[in-house]
Amino acid sequence: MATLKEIGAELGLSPATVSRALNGFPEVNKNTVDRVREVAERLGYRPNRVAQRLVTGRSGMVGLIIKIRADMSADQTFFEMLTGLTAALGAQDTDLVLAVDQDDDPVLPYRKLMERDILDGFILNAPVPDDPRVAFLQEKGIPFVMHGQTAPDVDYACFGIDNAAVSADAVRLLTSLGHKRIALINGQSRYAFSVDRLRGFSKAMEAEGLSVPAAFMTSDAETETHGYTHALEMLAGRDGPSPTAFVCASTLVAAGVMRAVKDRGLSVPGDVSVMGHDDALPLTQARDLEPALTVTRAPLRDACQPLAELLVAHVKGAPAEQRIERAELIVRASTGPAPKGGETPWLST
Amino acid sequence: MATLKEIGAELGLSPATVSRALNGFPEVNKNTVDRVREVAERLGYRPNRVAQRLVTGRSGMVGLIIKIRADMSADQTFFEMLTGLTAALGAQDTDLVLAVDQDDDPVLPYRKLMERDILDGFILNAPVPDDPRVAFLQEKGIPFVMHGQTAPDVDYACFGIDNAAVSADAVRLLTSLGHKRIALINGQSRYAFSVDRLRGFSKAMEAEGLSVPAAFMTSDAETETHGYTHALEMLAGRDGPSPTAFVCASTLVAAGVMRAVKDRGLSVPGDVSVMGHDDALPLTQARDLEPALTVTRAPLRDACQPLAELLVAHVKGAPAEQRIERAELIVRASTGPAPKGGETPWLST
DNA sequence: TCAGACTTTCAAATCGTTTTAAATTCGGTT
DNA sequence: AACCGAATTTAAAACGATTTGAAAGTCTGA
Repeated sequence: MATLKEIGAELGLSPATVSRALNGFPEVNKNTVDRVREVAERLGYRPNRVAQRLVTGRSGMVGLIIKIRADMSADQTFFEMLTGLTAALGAQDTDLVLAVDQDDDPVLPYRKLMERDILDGFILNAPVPDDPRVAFLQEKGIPFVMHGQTAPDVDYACFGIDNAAVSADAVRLLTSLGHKRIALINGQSRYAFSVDRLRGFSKAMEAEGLSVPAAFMTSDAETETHGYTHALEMLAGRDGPSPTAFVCASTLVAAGVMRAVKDRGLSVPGDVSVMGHDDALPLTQARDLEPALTVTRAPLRDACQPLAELLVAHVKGAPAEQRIERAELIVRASTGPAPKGGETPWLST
Repeated sequence: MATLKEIGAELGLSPATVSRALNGFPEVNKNTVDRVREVAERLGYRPNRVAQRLVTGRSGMVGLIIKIRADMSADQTFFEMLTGLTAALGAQDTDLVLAVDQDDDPVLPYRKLMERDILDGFILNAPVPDDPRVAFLQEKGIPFVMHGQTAPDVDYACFGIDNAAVSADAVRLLTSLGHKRIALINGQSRYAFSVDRLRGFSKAMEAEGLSVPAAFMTSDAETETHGYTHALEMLAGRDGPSPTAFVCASTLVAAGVMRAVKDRGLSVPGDVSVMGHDDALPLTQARDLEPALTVTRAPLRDACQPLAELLVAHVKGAPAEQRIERAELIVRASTGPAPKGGETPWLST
């Protein structure tokens, strides 16, 4: 493996100049730069990352700790993020080190990995309100970037979508179609994104002068089955007039809801409108549902690049930056005007 | 972060002596070792791995490339291996770098990762016959360890179980119980382990003077559904007399088979015996099936430690070692004597 | 007492890069 | 001819560990 010294020897230059030439420093003679480039190319030079890391004090590795849940429902999500993150980090000359969280203490794996003293920072996901990991890492001064955020305003690096806006957008679309009774089938309530979605939903409904009984707002793991079960229950009419529209946590949940609607002998969107949020997972395409699903869309994959950039920049000393984007609203065939008889709102409780 | 120099300064020793003392070199005064240890402890010394790596020329990182399949059926397996490997490698001061294979070319991700010049070696899994990855890595002289093996005799480092023996053991148990018509519901035929299991199965049956029509030996992804579907078909009697026993690729497949047996109005093990191979995945416990499943057992988790050891040793210069172990045979409630009418073997084709 | 052997410690080199501070070259002025 | 400043380049230090070769110091036995 060629080194700076060898390239220098070949040209009668010092390693220092070669280093500068290759790193694009302005004070190097243009002619020299070309010659150095040529020789480096010919010798197949690759900088020794270990040596670079020794001198810069950074390790070039960031950690991702995955929590293995009993339900394993997060698999698709996990693989999608893993794929995107390794690619995006690789472009920044950074490697992803994985560890598995098998403990009860959410902070322990982070502590363990830091003790091994090889990581520059972490990528966190699935934030919960008052996330203990944030407190721990901030206290220790360890850089990290969060996918999502624990609260509307935070002071750490994060990237995500505006989850309150996600459900607010959905509500506005549905109310503009005349819907008054809109149900929410949300994700697990322990996660911050669910809290945000619920908040956005409630506020938007309130702004429209509408209210939603508790029975029509549920929280559960984002599976097809849960979508089906909850929707079936809500459409039974036991808790009051049935919803004419559903806002769902994910495409998968929406699929379950649509199945329930059909099993009740109703049609989408004739009798009931259904919306989902689309993370654009390759195996669960919103447009492939029948009818094609109207969604707020924010591909999970799109988050990987910004997450990698934000973290690497932060590790290199840049201030923690928050980037919250707005999910796209894509109207397809699963939403339509409220049906006859859908004009009656639920009574405010 | 404390360094060797700082510890040395504290004690009036040179970094060299401190290094030796901490690394247990014999030529250091016992008294000195104790004092060094004490100070190192007090200052919370951790060796700078990057510096270590620079001087030893090794990076201390090995790669695992995961292939994302459309069926995603390997999830549980993947998480189990990931958990075990990170732990086992961590004990050897080695980190696991993950990459995702999204390409058609099975070799490309290995080449890419080597070009980044940060890895000491690889852990490979899911070997196929004449695995192109093996050819590539051997040609480049890159150390690796294979979980399993591409053929009965290989010259690269590997750890796994004797898969031919797995089905041979199953066959011998079942024939000793009087079974003559034994079906095989195997894993996907493209994998070497399936090839080995089939070979062991065929040989053992042959040794007993029994033959199996092709219709009673299937290969498919290891899911509950596939087990169910294939068993249901085999029990329909369209292809000749039904099997009285099933040898299944996994616990999950066996669960499907048992469901099919029951749906056919038969009982396990009264009418039909069922065996599986148990990787001891936490969510799919063979003993929790009803009836408890007789299995050959080789916990996936147990492979992680040897794999880590073999690879790290190999990276450090040890010769490639092959370790093939025998799976344990655990007889539970799903196997019993062949039923009346089970004495007739299939006709040799 | 002193050579020789053994034990223990140290200075310095090394790994390959980045970076600081200093040196060199060169053309242009005065 | 001497000097200045800009443009390039270099020497050397630094990062923190390991390792080589040598140098102390200690002990043994004659």
